[in-house]
Amino acid sequence: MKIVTFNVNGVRARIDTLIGWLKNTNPEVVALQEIKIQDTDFPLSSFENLGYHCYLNGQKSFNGVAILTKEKAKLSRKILPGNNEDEQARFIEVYYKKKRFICIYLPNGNPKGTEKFLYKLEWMDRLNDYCYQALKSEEEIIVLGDFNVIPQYNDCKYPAQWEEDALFAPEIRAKFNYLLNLGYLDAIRILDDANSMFTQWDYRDQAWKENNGVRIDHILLSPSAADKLEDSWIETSLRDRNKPSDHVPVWALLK
DNA sequence: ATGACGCGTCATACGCGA
Repeated sequence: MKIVTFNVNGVRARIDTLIGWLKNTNPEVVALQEIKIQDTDFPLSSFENLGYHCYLNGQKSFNGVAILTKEKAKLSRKILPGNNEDEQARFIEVYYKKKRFICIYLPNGNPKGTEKFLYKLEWMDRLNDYCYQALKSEEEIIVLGDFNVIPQYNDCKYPAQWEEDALFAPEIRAKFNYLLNLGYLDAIRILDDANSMFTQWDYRDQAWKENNGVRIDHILLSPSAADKLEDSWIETSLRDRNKPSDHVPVWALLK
């Protein structure tokens, strides 16, 4: 089963790229982030014409996540438990072929020392609780999306540039590591622990040209899902297209 | 010197992203 996560930075702005890319690559499960659109305006038919079932948690202007599946899935939730006041569309979960897919768009959190940073901390605590509880089921769980976390020094080109950033803050990385310590496997890092492999390059300052990127889009696998991992890769070439997202797709092949 | 970030919005400046 070929699965992928992709922060598209606006589904309307990326629609032509997305359709061509899906035709070429034919993933079975697609997790999208930052669709930046409300459900009623989502270009549903474009994806249905390719044979996808669409499960949406959209929002006007900002955020918004979706999961597309080749066969029908079961939508299980759109709300990350723990905060009834949270109205940002950053979470969607479906069951598909006995696997549980959790698509997230984790808050950015910048700048540090603000409500945004506190919101990120709180959101990560809720995610960690949720992923801890989920493990007890021994299901095959795939948590994938834009985590807005640079896990290690070699997940960015210039660590010194990120020292004060919410993507690399020690307390943020610690909360990400909590998931790894629970037994979730970083599907990309496990296959290559040495090289820098980035998933996002800023539009500004020639970041792509200079390969000044960060690895912040992740696929985490519960132990039983990790047993099924056959391959993983980052589709860097998409960053070279016309009108690219600032992120690129991250893939995993599961039995 | 060149060209200088992109998306969405009750736009034509601004919030937001990373």
